[in-house]
Amino acid sequence: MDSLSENLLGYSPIKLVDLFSGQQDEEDDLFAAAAKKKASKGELDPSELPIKILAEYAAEDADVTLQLYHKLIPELKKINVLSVMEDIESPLLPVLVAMENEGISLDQSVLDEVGKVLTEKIKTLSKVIEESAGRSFNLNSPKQLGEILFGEMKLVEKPKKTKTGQFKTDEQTLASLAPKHSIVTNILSYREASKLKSTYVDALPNHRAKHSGRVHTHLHQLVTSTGRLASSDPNLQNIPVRSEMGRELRRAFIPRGLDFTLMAADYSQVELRVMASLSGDPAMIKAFKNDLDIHTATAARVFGVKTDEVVPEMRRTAKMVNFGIIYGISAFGLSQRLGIPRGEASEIIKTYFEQYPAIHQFMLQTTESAREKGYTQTIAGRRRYFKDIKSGNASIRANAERAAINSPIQGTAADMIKLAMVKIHDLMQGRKSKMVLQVHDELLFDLHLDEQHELPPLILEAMEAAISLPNEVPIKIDLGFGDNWLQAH
DNA sequence: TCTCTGCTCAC
DNA sequence: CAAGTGAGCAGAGAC
Repeated sequence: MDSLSENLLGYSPIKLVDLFSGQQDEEDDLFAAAAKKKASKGELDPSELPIKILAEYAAEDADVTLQLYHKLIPELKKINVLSVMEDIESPLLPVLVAMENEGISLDQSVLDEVGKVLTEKIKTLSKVIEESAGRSFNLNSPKQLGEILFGEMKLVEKPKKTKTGQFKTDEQTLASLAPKHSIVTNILSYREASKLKSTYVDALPNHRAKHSGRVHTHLHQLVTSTGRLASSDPNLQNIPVRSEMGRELRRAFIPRGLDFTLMAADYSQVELRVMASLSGDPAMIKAFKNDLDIHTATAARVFGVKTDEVVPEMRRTAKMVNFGIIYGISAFGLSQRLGIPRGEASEIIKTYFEQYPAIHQFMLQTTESAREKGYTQTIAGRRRYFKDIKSGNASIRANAERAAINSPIQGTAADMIKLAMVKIHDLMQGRKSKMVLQVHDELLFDLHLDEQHELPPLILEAMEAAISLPNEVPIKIDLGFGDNWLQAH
């Protein structure tokens, strides 16, 4: 089923023609024409929901879009999803339009600087790699690389293959081969530099708008199956931060003027808090109430040691398990990621469920309920349907079950930040500061210096209070300020 | 020009 | 089989 109908409606799509038939006024004609155009270009199934077109149409004309939304409300009332629609998505639309129109400033000199380093690195590595390979080839082609490494150099006896029969050369595979030959490490470095240059350094400047000099991403309200936003052209929700070199790119995102600073406001461990709340697990809730480092607290429980005896390795493992749980863990998956035998991974998961029994219950109940009702829902009532939840194919069914576990967690976090955005947009009316970006659990602001004392506490309060989590699970926000996005963290 | 594949970036 | 949600790049091949 279409992700949009899963999100907002939870029933078979309304047909455009049904919804607007017999209506004659101007907006509808305009709207129908836009929809027809999209349909004729093959961009849209004519039977898809009108809301999807509305969202795309929104960027072009917010006023018309809002009027059309109001016409949809009677339809939505029939299917009892009004709160998500009326309280979250509809008021969020103008907020997103405003954010897109504001955009975010880029410091080209930072991109040039990083680009220079990357170009040099790519040049040097290309040379070294081709020397190791004994011939020249296209380093950007996984196919050619696979033939070199496994067909010609024969680095391993039984190379892994992709589903199309090509040699596998992804990061995980190559990392395991690093001890075999220096070429492998060099290829990984090349890949990193090449990715950073093509996707960010080279692409971002092309997205600067002439009229503003800023970058205006598109924030898609209705494309994900869980209720999150998506960002494109450019995607500003995947700007690097994990690797040292990639992180430097965040210095290119700057305030819009001398009187401004950037402020980042992050929900701390929001998905784990949501899971603690939805499951009602006493131990995990207690950890959050005591403002403990959740991964350290988990490590102490799983490994049966005191908090101050938790070593980094234990915390790292616990962190993997915590995230794994949110994603619908398997012993195999955990063993792969931790590089440990499957039996050990299995033991860790077993202990985890003994320590957090309500979380285990939550997972069982969520999949059971998804089987019975066909859907799961978030705290705000946002639904997602799972057509494969009863599939006879165990693998397909397991996929649906993992998604069913994850959706109310990820989706509730999405409800929360979306509601916060609506409140914040309201309280910022008539002020100089602007909300410029959302990255799932983070909001980024151009904060005017005149407002740097009064505004942050109001934003903090709006984020904390957006949704009160059941079972008294506290919400925590981290604030950061700086002359660029990196510093603001 | 379009679509698919493989890969990698984020939360 | 084997961890949830996205977007974008280059290569490869169809049209």
